[in-house]
Amino acid sequence: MNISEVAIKAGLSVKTVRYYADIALVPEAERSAAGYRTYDEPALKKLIFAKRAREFGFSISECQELLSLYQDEERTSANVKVIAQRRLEEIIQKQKELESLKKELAHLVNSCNGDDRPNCPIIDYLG
Amino acid sequence: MNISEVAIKAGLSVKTVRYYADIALVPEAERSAAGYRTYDEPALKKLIFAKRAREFGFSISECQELLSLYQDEERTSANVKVIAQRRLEEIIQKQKELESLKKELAHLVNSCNGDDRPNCPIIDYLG
DNA sequence: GCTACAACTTCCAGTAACAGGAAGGTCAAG
DNA sequence: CTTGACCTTCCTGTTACTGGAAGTTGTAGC
Repeated sequence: MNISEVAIKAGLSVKTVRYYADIALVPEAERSAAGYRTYDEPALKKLIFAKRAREFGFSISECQELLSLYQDEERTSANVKVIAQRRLEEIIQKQKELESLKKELAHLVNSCNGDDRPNCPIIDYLG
Repeated sequence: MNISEVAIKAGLSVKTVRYYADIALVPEAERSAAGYRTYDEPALKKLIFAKRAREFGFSISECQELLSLYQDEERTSANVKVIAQRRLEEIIQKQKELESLKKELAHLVNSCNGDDRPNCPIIDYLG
């Protein structure tokens, strides 16, 4: 597979596939005689793994940890769980922040007339 | 006021105060004979406004719009409301994404034994 | 007056995770 | 043999700052 094919199959952009090798998230691809990157199934699988992990919001370095656990036959599920749980906590924390922001902002938006007069509780609140 | 005083009062870092002037979010501060930035109450108020708006998650350019509405006696609350509502929608959208992520991840975490064996539904799911 | 030392200045680099684009080489079809 | 799609590397830009170097100024104490 050339890079564009593997990118499509992994659901990533060509740029991102190159980037992931640049930062060593995945190993550098093999090259054809002309210097084109070529990919096999295991390489594709790693890209798919990275893609999914990123979708969960894991940082690149967390993806690195997860990928190495993925490839480690001797891994312990405890190690994996710790990383995932940490991410889960982050998500929950973020949800709390957003919920409180939403309440405050919704309140302001609701109390704003939204007409052609300058008086505005949103501006008042911020100022 | 010198920069560190205004920064403390606005709840920003000195770096951030300088940055906001660099990018023209707020006007450049007056200078003392020696070149030190000096701030008066109106300058402080703009910084506080910017701080609060940023806390709501408005982007710098949105803060710029809001700040100019803040200073515009002829503003209409409709214009303000549009910006705030847009941000509110973003927050709600983000909440939906996080909620679905959380459910999925929580499910995986719960079904992972977290012991010393390699078998792991989290890894299975990602791979 | 001198010496610390804190606070100020500008400028440059780095962060996260890519995306965009230029300049140039390669491959397959017609 | 040309065209156009695809590939390469390299450099810049994005967002909203933060860190740090190198040099200047203000102030307190002796």
